[in-house]
Amino acid sequence: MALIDSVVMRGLSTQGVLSSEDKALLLGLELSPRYMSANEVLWQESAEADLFCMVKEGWAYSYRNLKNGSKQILKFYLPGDIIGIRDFGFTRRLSGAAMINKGVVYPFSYQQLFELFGRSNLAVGIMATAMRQQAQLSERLIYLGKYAAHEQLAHFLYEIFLRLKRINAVEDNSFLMPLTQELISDALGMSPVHVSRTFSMLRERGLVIRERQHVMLPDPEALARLVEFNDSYIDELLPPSFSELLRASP
Amino acid sequence: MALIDSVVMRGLSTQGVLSSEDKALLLGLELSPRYMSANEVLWQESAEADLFCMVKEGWAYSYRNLKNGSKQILKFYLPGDIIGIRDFGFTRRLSGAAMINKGVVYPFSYQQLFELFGRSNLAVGIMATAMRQQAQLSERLIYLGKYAAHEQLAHFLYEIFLRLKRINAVEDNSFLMPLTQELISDALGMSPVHVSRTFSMLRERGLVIRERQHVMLPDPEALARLVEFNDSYIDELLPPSFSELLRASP
DNA sequence: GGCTATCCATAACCTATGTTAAGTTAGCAG
DNA sequence: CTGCTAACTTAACATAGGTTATGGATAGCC
Repeated sequence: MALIDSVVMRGLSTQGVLSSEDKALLLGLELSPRYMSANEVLWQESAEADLFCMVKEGWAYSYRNLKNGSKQILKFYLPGDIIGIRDFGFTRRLSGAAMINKGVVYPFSYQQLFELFGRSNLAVGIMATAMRQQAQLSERLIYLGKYAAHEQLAHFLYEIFLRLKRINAVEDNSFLMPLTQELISDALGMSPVHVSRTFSMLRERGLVIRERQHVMLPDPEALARLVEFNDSYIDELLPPSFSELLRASP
Repeated sequence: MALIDSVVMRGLSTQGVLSSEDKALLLGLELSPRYMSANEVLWQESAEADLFCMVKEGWAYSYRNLKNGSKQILKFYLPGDIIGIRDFGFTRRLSGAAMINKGVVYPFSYQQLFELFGRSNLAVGIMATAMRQQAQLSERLIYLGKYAAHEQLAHFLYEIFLRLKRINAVEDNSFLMPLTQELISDALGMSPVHVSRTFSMLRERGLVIRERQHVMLPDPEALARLVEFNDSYIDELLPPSFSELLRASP
């Protein structure tokens, strides 16, 4: 079993894009099988992220346990899929992963991927950027699935708050948000009317003050607690291990 | 303005991971500003995908217009964010993108990214794999947001059907799906009871026959029409242009 | 064979959110 | 200033989907 069995690699291969060295690299990866039983956990949420798994047999899924006791499944993985790309560029797993039925997976390390990437630290950076975007998307998915409107909106506002803070666009817990309630409703998948209702509710609770485009969060921490915000996915730094791995690459 | 202003690159840079050549490459990218007015469209859904945009000033968003007349916003972009990574590895845009207020963006081409990636065709492949995953996530987000339960479930089943077909795990429009209704409910963000109700409804309409783990779609096309399935995001081939770009790389 | 635990179907009832509509406010053009 | 429009608020009503509960079917196990 080689990484080249994964679907996109197969595409690259059949289109003649991969050089013979490329193919040799992929085929020589020495992937060794790991036999999994049904329901066996590949990794837990927040575990250290240091490897991928290519699914050879069986189905798996990635998931997040939610504070309200339920869980949100992010994706089902079928044979040929790669689990764990989502966490590339993060120190810890953003979601857990487990088998559904019994099967076989081929783990390979981030280290091995670095080697494939060769000299291109830039490629790693671009990739990490892309994965950050995916992480934000996943978080939204989670909130769309199982949380009430006021939690969704609170989460949305707090995320914007953090992202703006990173670029120094927040002052005194206030920022400019050039969005109409209609745009917000299209993003959160709720009706414009309900966005308004929900803003009113958050205002009454003293969590959000909004005057047209000016938004103020009097107590951002309270808002974060309300949604149990896990800000690791916004985090801008790459894992410390990356520095070593990158310098170690040929 | 250089790509290095993008957040992750800044991280890589401050951690000393980027070599001086890397930095020179990034700084020398000759990004030229494009001044955008409010509501100006960067690209339409299904347009040819050949460039990214780094946002310098203003807010933007990516979106999909839905058959029911509404639209789903996938993401808001703030200054420093890169728009269009999502479509890397696809021939056409999976979502449109537009400015919210006026601003400035720096476009750069996939070609330029290829050069950054250097010799590593493999890196391109891995990246494309990751972007395919993100695309699947986006599709689910869209369905979670604005569609009724029976449309969500139909979409879910049809996606599984296509993915299994690619790996030859479908025979006579039947396949094995080792999922309980509870797992499906955790994926779709609805209650297990409603998953059952919805299966019953699809069965009555003659669209899905399900006997424990055995699923049959008597008329897959009818199901696809019901959800207006756009299968380009499942497509396994990379754009033809990739072959040329990759071979052209130094 | 019978026992037990899952998984699933259906029903009755409840609630969050959608829909429609009417009214208020702020900004902007003339 | 006057009037117009877009953005927002609030209210009244409708409904999709959540919740709780019950019973039936199937698979595994002794």
